[in-house]
Amino acid sequence: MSDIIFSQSSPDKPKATTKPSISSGAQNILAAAEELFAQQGYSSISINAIAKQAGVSKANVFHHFETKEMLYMAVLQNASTEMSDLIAELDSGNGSASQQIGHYARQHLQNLFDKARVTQLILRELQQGDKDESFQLVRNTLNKNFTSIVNIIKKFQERGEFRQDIEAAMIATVLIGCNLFYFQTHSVLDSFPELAFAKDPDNYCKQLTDILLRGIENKNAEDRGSS
Amino acid sequence: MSDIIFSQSSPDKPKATTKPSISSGAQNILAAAEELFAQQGYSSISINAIAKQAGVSKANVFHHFETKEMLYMAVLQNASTEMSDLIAELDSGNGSASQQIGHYARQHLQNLFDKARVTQLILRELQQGDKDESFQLVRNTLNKNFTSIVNIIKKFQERGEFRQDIEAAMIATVLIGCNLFYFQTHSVLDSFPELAFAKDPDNYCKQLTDILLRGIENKNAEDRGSS
DNA sequence: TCGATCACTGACCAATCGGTTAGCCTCCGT
DNA sequence: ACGGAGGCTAACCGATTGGTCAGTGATCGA
Repeated sequence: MSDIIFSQSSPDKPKATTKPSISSGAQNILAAAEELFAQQGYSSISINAIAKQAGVSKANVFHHFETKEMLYMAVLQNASTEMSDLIAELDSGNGSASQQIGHYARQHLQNLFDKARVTQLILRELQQGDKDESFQLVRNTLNKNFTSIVNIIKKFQERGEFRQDIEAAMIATVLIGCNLFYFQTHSVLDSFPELAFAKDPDNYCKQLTDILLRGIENKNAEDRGSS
Repeated sequence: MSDIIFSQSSPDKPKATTKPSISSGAQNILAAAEELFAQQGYSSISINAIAKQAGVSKANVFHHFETKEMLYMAVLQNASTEMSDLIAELDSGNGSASQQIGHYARQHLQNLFDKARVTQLILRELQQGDKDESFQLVRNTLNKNFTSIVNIIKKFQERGEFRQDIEAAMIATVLIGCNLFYFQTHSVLDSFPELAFAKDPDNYCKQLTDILLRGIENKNAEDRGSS
């Protein structure tokens, strides 16, 4: 119900990224598999379930994909590039450093929710990271995610707008980590009455940016020097 | 290899928490199930695998636990109380507000690594949160986690040491979120050469606390050339 | 128009799944 | 010494799993 808040920012634009090389039959299967794998995980989902969801026979699934695992890898590959494309499109606006970070954080979070299935798939892989090939995919996606934001931060560090005694990568970790954590737990957090921001990603993002930029320490109080 | 860094802080103390009411046979099965479920998830693990790991027959597993799902719930219940106990024991030391937050963050992170299997189980549940009963368990554990740290933060807010225009729950979210994210991705982050802190939780925690307290913005006005 | 290729299907397969049953063995109170 | 209870097992069950195979029908270049 309250999920409507998290829905698409831009409804649907005709994407040119859909590969025409893949038959529509295979596309249906991929889409069904993506949804189910994202919801339930690899081993909870049977080929039968995927076939049913795609409206085809089980044998047809194996006609397009050699094994269940290769289907999963194809889904993951799709998800990975989809996410990478989204990251590449991220812009941080052109306001002040503070505004740009805030803008970036909000856009990043919106991406996670817009592509919830993709995010879930990657999150799932992140959690075990034992498989060789899939690990590389997730690793690359996360790396792009990192590099994208690290570059922005470094720019501001060089300009002297951000502190230089903190690793840019550390700042990126905090931002991405918090956003992913919020994505993955907002439904649970939702059930804690105290957390106003659980239902309101805008509010969450605003406060996160505030903390990130200015810290939680009260600077007005005459603070005895730390350490 | 580098995992040794994350190992137990205090090797092993004779815990009184082990329930003597449960037979050792059932305990073995529980332990095996906990390990396997944490590593691979619910549906990837067969009762056969658990029985083999525990060194008993499959039928014996069903002798102690009615169904696979009830075994899983027992494992989750165990994990939940174990984590709750750990949270209850958390102290934030008795230094300055900054020191206490840093201390708490470090201890919290250490807990996650010390009880890695438990953490993984809870993280897994957090990710789907569809099951009724298990959802409640995870929700409670996370709630305790939150309340524990929120109280500390509120204390400092009332004392005027922390800003009061930020929700305490939001600060707690950042801290817990970052720690969980670090726990769950440090092995992936590890493969990014730039991230020095990926292998060094102490360093990570220090920087996180620094950001959390003081923010990343460069405030030129303040001199107090410390750090 | 032919024949080859293609997407697609129902029927089938061995293996494994969660779960049951009958019975063995050991311990323990009487 | 005995008998019941409980920990434990091998053998078994129907259902489902990932995967195969032979065949059907439509499409399309020659």
